[in-house]
Order: sequence, then structure tokens, then C-alpha cells
Amino acid sequence: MQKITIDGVAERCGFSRATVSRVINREGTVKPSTAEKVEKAVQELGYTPNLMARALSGGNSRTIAVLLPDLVMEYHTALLAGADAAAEEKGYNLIIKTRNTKKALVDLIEGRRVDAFLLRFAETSSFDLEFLNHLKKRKIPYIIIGKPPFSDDNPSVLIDNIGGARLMAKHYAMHGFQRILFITGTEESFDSQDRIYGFKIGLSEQGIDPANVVVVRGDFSRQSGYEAVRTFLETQKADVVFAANDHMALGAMRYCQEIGMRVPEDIAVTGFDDIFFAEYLQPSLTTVQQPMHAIGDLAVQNLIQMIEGGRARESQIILPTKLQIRHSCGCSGCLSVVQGREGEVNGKSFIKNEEVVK
Amino acid sequence: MQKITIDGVAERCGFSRATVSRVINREGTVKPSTAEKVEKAVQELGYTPNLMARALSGGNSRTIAVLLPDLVMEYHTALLAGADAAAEEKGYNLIIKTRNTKKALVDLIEGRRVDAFLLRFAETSSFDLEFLNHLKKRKIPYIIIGKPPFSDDNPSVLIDNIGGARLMAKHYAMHGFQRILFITGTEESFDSQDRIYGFKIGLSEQGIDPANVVVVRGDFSRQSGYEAVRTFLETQKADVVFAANDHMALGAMRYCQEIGMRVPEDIAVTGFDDIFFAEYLQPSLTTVQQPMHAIGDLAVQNLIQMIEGGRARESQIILPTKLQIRHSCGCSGCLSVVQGREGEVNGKSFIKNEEVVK
DNA sequence: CTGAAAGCGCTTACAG
DNA sequence: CTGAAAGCGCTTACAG
Repeated sequence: MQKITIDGVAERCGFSRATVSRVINREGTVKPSTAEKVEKAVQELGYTPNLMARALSGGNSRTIAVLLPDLVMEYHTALLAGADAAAEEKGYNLIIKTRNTKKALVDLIEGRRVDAFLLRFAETSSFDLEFLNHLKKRKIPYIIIGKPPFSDDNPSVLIDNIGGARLMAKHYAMHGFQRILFITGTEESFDSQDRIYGFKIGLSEQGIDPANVVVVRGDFSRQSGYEAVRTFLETQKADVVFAANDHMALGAMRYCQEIGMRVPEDIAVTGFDDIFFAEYLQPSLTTVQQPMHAIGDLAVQNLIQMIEGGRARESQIILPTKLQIRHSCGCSGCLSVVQGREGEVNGKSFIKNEEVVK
Repeated sequence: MQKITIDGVAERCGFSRATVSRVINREGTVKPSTAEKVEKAVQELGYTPNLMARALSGGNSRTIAVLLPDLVMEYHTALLAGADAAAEEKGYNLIIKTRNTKKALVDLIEGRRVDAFLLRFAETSSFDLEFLNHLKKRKIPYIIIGKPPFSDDNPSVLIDNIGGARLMAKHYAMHGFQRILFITGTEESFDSQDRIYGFKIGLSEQGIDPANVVVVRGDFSRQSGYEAVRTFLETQKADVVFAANDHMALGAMRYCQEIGMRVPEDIAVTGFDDIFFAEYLQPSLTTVQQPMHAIGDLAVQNLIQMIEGGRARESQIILPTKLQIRHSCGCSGCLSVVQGREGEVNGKSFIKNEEVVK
């Protein structure tokens, strides 16, 4: 199997290397009939451009870098899986980075290794504004997954923590919960901040005073959920525990069950994320789900549009959140889902999380 | 920030581009004193080579392709996380591929995009021998995760399904289980094949006739585990159900509990994989764990050795398996772990799964 | 031990 | 609309 290059194609169809390059990249003007001949030759030879050479000479590398906090949380691997699906469909490669030194990232850019960045930061401290500015200056397309920092002009696909938490607040109102314990994640977590924020907004909307909520700090671990509830219940009582993620909800539920409290009869527990096993807990966990796979997929699609078509839709996009109502909140019978609805105003996508299906 | 190239370094230190290249790649002979000067210049300028250019001109691209069946199963994302850890430590990039067309893979090679391949196939039918031969012919380093096909001469890191299942058989003997239902995964799954194989070997070793095991086909889904047990229990009885993965074990357990059987008192259930929630089921699941993270890490380390140092240790490597004894098998009290031990003979690593800790 | 030169496979002004 | 040429940033024989 002879390695076949652009010159091979040129020879085959009788045109120059430059012309072949033009039709492959659909740039400049080429007579339709010659484009056809070139394409035929490409087909016959089964030619695909060498991406290294292309990138080196100033073209696209057809590669997107994905920055993730980790590859362990289902939350992030689902995001990656979605990104991968879109990338493979469009013939792009994904380079993944978890422990990202600034230097390594800049090299990726300067070395023209990647055309664009998909960025996911979990903690405020990991947010590298300098790097973001570098991207802007170099006009490298990027999309941030989750809340962008400070300014609103960063292209981003929002993880709708606020909307999801509001949905949960509304559901709490339906149950008539009064004494609420909220377990947060780490202090620096964007997700955690937005979840408590959205929850309080939601409570206000329902006429419940957010001041009634007791907030205890956790760290997203199952153990921290366990401990938070234990400490709290030593001196106080609660109708319900809202943990900022499912792991902590699991820990909370375990503690309650261990001391003989029935969930949800004696105390309700709800979570956030809808990780795989939420459905299989006993009782099954009522929680908020975000479409991480779809978010990754959509983000990569947009990134590719930016790479190929200039800027495309750089606006912020929010995908609808689902409230997965199961049994741990006290609802019984078959599962129901409360889902937000998508909308769009002024080029900004958003959702109305209004509907409640019972 | 001026883009700095090898010529920049050359100018700075007063040597030629060729010499700089030599010291960076530690190739050829360079006088120590000049190497020092070159390195100083590299430091001062913060130079890192453009990998695209390097690859194009015949050097390494410092990139490894990872082929995975999916990014959903914890089994595979843990493998990826391990690979990523090793890659980032050594300054390598990872390109991930899930839905791999042969063409896309060959392009990766011909375009010099990657230096090596980490391959994980889940099903016999997905095994592309032609591609493997292509790799061999081109002398591209690769490592297969899991059982290599046909011949033994493929560098691989084995997932020790057989050893793990043997461990479980031994544990079954301790419990004195007689009537055993084994739920397999899909017919083409390497994992499933090896697990039933190893299990039967293990039973024989314990003096239990493998013919006593009833084998029912599942497909790794929770639902298939549920159905398999339901169908079986309609006409027969069992002391224990061994599911070829934890998802099916979960389904099996659910069915038993739904019809009022107590696990493990009336029927024991064990699984394979030790996915995250195995520990949190009620009762907690006795299962076999394989160090997927370590496997991915080790494989990438070896791959890098092969890339940089010629061939390194191309032998087969097996990492020890753990039997996670929890409650679903009938054991009670604190958790115990039965762990295999590593060994090495004739350059081949292997393990003796002999030890039983009670 | 070191340097000048060719070449890797493309893209992109620049002519025509 | 098309082609000849330069150049992207490296590595690698080939001389010396």
C-alpha cells in the first residue's frame, strides 16, 4: 500500500497540487468540471490529507482539545462521550487533557495541534483567565461548558444548575416541606454555588422563605453527605435533605437508614446529577438530570461550525434540565419527569422550566 | 509572545538547527559542553518543539491513539483515566477513538499522527486482524488490553477474567454452593467467554463438577440479568447466581427481592467488575475487581518505552485480580478481599491467585 | 562533533 | 480559473 499524497492525486487528474488543495478545502474558485475530476481522483485513490502537513502549512488540524477536570465522574465522561460522538461524525479528532499545565495548553495552540478548545472547569480557582485571553487574542474558537466567569461574552453551553434547582424547589413546595437541610459541595465549585442559588430563588418564587434552609458544607463525597446529616440531626430535625450531588445524597440516605429513620416516610432525600445508580437505590432517588451527553455533542458541533464557518452561533446555549421524580422524595407510583422547555430570544437559547407533570 | 522555533534556539546558542535537534532528541553525538549551551538556550526561551513539524519530518508525534468500545462503561473510562495519567506525566497526548473505521485508523498511521496504539476490543467480531497486521508491518508499537486473538505474540496487558472467575469459584466452594446459575454476557464478548471458562476451571480445581452449572445467556444489561433469573426460577432452583457483570447481578438481585426471596439467605448473588455502586447495593455485592486504571496506566507506560527505547518489554503482562467479598454471597461482617499475587517467569508476568484471606 | 541542504505533505499569496 | 513557488518547523542522511 503506497502512501498517497496530494501530488499523487494531482498527477492522476492532471491538475496541479494547488488546484487539488482548493477543491479538497472548498476554497477559492474552481471550475465545476475540474472539481469533479479532482474529486474522482481523490475517490479512486482513497486519498485523505495528512493532517500534520496541513496544520503545519496553516490549515486546520481537524482536532479539538477537550479539557476536563477528571475522567472519573460520570458527569464528565458523559460529556466526553457526547463530544466524541460529534467529533467522529464530522471526522475530527479529540485530544483530551485533564491535568492541564498552562504551558502544555499554549503549546497545543502554538504548535497548531488543535483548532479549538472545549473547556470544562469545575472550580473557580481552576479558571485560567489568562489562558482564555490568549485564546481570544489568537482567535482560537472555544466553548466553555458551564457558567462562564465574570463576563457574559464567552461562548458557552450552560449546565443549567440554577434551573434544575428551581425545579426541585417547586417540587418541594408541592410536598410542603418546611424544614430543609441543604448540603453543598466544595466551596469553589461552580455547580454547587449555582445549585444553592437556584434553589433559593425557586423557594422564594414558591413563597417559601429561603432563610429557612439550613446550609451545611460538604465536599461532594458520599462520606461528607453522611457526616453532614449526622451532625445536623444530632441537634435539629428536617423534613428533607437536598444534597448538591447524588453521592452526598446517597451518604445522607445511608445515615438516616442506619439510625432507623425511614426514607422518605420519616425524612425525604433528594440529589442532583442523576448518576447511574440513582435509579437503583432503595428508595430510588429523586434528582435533577442534565443532558451531559447532548451538551458535549452540541458543543463540539458548534465548535466545528466556528472552525469551518467563521464564527457561527457563539451565543450562550442552555439545554433543558429534567427533574427525575422517583421515590426518595415521597412520591410514589410510577416515575414521572418534569422537564423544562427550550426557547430562544435574541439569539440566546434559554429554557422555561415551568411545566409540572404529575 | 513571539512564536519560538528551533531556529530561534539555534541563533540564541550559536549552533546550527541540526545540532539543536540532536540534543533535544538525544540522538547522535554531541559534545557535552555544547549540549549544555543548547539546553540553556532552550530553557531561557521556553522552547518546545512543534510536534506537527516533528512528526512530518519523520520524528515522533508524542501522541498515542486509544481505541475503546465506548466511553460509557466505568470499565472503559477507568482504563482511559489510567492511560491519561501516564500520558500526561510523560508529556504525551492521547487521541481517543470509539467508533473506529479502519480507514480512519490507517490514516492516523499514514499521516504520522500517532506513534502508537492502545487497543481494547470487547467483542470477537470487532477484532480487526488486518489492522493488526498493518501495525506489525509498519512496526507501530501497540498493546492490546485483554485477551489477544489467536496468537500469543501480541504485546498485551491482560484483563485477568480467568483468574478472577477462578477466585470466585474457590469462594463458592467455601460456601458449599451446589446449584449454580451462571448468566453470561453477549456471545461474542471476550470477557464473558473468559469468565465462564475460568469459573469452570476453578470449580474443577475445587472438586465441583462444572456440569452442575446451568448457563443462561444474557447481554450484560440489567434487564437481561433480571429476565435470566426469572425464567430460570420458574422451573428450577439455585443456591447462587453468578452474573458475568455487575449490571446483570443487579438485575438478578432485584428480581429475587421482588418475588420475596432474601439475598443472600434464600439465594446468593455475585457479580463481576466491581462498578461503583456494587458497594452500595443492599446487600452489598460480592464481585471481582480488575485494576482498570492501573492497566491503562501501565499499558501507556510500556507503549512509551516501545516508542522511545525500541521495543522494551513487549511481553504479556497480567495484573492481579481482587475478589471483593461483601454481603451478597452470604459472608457477613467486615469486608474482606482476596487478592492474587504477581509473579514473573521468562519475562512474562503472571499472577498466582492462590491466597485466601478470611 | 557539527553544519548545509534536502525533504516531509501540505496551504497560500502571487502571477497569469 | 489554474499553476509555480515559497514556506510552515522540524529531522536526517551526507559531508566535513
